[in-house]
Amino acid sequence: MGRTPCCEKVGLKRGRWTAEEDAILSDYIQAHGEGSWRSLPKNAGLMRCGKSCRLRWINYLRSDLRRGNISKEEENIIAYLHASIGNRWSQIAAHLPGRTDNEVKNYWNSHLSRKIIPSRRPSNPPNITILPNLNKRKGRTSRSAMKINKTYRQSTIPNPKVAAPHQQHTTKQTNVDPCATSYEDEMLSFIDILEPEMLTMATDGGSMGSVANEPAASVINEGKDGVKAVSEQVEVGGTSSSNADSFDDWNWDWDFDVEDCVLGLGGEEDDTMLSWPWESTTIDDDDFLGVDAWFQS
DNA sequence: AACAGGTTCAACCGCCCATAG
DNA sequence: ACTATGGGCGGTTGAACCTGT
Repeated sequence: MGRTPCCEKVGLKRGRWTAEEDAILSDYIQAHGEGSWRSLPKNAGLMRCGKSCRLRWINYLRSDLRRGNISKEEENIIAYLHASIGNRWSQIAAHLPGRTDNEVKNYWNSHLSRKIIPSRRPSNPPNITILPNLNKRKGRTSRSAMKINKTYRQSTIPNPKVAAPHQQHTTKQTNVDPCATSYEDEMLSFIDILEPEMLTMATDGGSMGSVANEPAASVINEGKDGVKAVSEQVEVGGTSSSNADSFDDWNWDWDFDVEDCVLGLGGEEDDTMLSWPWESTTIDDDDFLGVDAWFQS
């Protein structure tokens, strides 16, 4: 029944890794590949816990890691995503090639968190709909999920001094308000810079001209095991500020699903959606539109 | 130069879900 | 169906480093 223990933790070395240990670990993984962390220390001849080996490899030794200072662009992405999804460092790091969750977390704690000006936080955060999390996700899901609202209300308002990442990927002039004080403002700004044709594509088959400007109900559904799942749905419809290319004539009814990093129309789960522009998305449905390529163009 | 206080970040801790048994 | 473990996650710690006096 079950498996044998991960490690006995007796007689194992702890603390900083030496260059020699790094070399042993790197050589072993390059020869045998990742995985089987429990047996790795013994096989490689390391007096370390398997977990420690895994951490060392993932956070430091991997060849695809991007060492060095966090760039301004990366910083903006971190700030923006943190404002959206909170302390979900692995997901944030997934948007930053070569960066680890640990690195992102450290950078936030030591640099970015101080830039969030408490006085700029909105007094009335957007209504948030918390739905069951359909995504497979390991880790401390439930505990994290329960912190979502708390996190958002405490510290996740986009830094008004930090431009949204999409601003760095496009030369389009936008009406992004540098002093935006609400989550809705940020999303409206994002909506405003979307290409008209992209919106047209996105709305094919979607609900056009849907009812907007209705107060979004705040709903909290208990997910599996009574744990609040982490999808947030923020209704930002109908009030989009305009620029020359925006859709003043439409009554957009936008839903933003933070969990899936998608922007949706009409409030229906299966309605058309747009991905985060900086997210690599496999388009497997005509109703979905990856836009990262557009921003890179 | 010496010290104190602040900052950074690698590493550890403990929790959680998926899954082997 | 149930238990124990592997792997992954966010939170925390503390040594090393930095900065000001």
